[in-house]
Amino acid sequence: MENTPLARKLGAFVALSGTELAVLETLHKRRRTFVAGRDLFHQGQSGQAAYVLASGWAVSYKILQDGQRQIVDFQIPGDFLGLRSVLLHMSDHSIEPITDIEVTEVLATDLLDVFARTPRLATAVLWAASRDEAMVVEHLVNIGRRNAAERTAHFLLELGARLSLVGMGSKAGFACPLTQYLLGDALGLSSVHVNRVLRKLREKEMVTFRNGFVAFDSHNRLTEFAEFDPTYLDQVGPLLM
Amino acid sequence: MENTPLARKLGAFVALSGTELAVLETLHKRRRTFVAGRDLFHQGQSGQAAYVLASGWAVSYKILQDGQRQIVDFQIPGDFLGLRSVLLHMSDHSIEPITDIEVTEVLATDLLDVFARTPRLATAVLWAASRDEAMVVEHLVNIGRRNAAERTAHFLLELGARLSLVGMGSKAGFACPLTQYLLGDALGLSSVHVNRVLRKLREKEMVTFRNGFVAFDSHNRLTEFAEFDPTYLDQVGPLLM
DNA sequence: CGGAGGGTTGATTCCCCTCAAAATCAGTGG
DNA sequence: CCACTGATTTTGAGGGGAATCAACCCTCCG
Repeated sequence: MENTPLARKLGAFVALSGTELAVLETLHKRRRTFVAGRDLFHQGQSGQAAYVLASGWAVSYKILQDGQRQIVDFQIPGDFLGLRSVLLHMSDHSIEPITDIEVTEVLATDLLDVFARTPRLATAVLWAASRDEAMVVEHLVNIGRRNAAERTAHFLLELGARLSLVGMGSKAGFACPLTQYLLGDALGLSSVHVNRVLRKLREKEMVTFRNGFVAFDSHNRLTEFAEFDPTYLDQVGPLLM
Repeated sequence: MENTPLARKLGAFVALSGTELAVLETLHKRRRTFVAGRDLFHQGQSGQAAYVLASGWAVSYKILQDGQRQIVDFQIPGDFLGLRSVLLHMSDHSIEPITDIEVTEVLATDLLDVFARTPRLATAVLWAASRDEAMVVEHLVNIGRRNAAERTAHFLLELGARLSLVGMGSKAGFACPLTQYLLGDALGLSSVHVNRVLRKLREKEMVTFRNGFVAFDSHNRLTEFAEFDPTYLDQVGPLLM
């Protein structure tokens, strides 16, 4: 099972045959690295290539005219970067590496070629995109209807669950390169308020966010507090045989 | 060009051949109607069929344990209902008709069959899904980073633009069956506050929401006020020839 | 050692929520 | 035709959650 990141990603949705794996191999010609802080691409730009994150963290966001930023999601290893931009031929958001990252590049033209020749892969990508959308929807609910503390708790639990799926976290906690500024822009809060909320959650002994590490002091109580239901993240085995 | 709703929808993304159109014909066996207020399906349910809305309005939403509701989006003629639920074999949201609606049914198994035999249609559906996701992302930005007035203005402009694309609105306005409760649940506001905001926007002579009709008193000033940029909605002709 | 980025805390302000009560309207049935 | 009901809209009063503004701290690093 020592495969490319893309094969691992899509293998979660579709049981891939040998030939399909071979086709996937041809897809990502290049492995690239990007340094933290410099945009991979910027909103308004036309997207020529998508990437699959192999290591490191990235963030996708939109900037308003007055300079405010809303973070749509953070990307962790195994996630697509800029898939929507490639499909719509235009990027409606920006992506920036939070840490130095390694990615494999997937060219738009190659992707469409592969869809035409290997329909099951198109289905797999459609599933991956649907799962991404389910996450954005949950973020919408989170920001629209939960208060700052529940919102923050829910966010940390989601991140922990996602990281656990790729072996980078557990119910005990996970290493986390995010700043409180980034948290604020993701949760629709000011960084000052994020700080206060984190203190409250720490004092209640539910979760501790310090020194680049998130520790779930009581995963159970936190889950209950945030009404966190990870169903929308679950992907139990291939859906298409 | 007198086609089924689904063919019109996907034709916006891919130039469809005669055979592809024929395949699409076989997809929706049944035309169904639903009455206002009764859920099409409910979150947690496993999705067996998706629908394409032929007439009327619907709303997709999630309910929290304490009864609060967050509306994800409203669906107008031409939109998919429950596409994500079918693909992920599980509905993470509910859908309710706002008015009496007519839909065409698309069975999950048929859809996957068609993907296997007609890859270009899979690509078209992927595009449609990506466009839906772009809208949810914009809603996230709207709720996360705009105040109540800008948020409401942005929402009405988006709705107007979408309705214009299907011939149900213009820069002058559109017929709108939404209540202020629905607006509140979509915008993450209380219905009381929505009412106050609408009054302000009316007094500023930017937009008037009354008696089931939205009138853009000054589409230009409202667009500037809300920083509305419809790029994420645009779909100028087929992307794949 | 100076500067930048990030974290922490306090004081004040304000946007929006909650609670409450009328007013309006559509539909229903006597 | 009118009384009755329920849904929706409108307006007021008061309170609270989060933003803003402003310090000060720490650590890291060139």
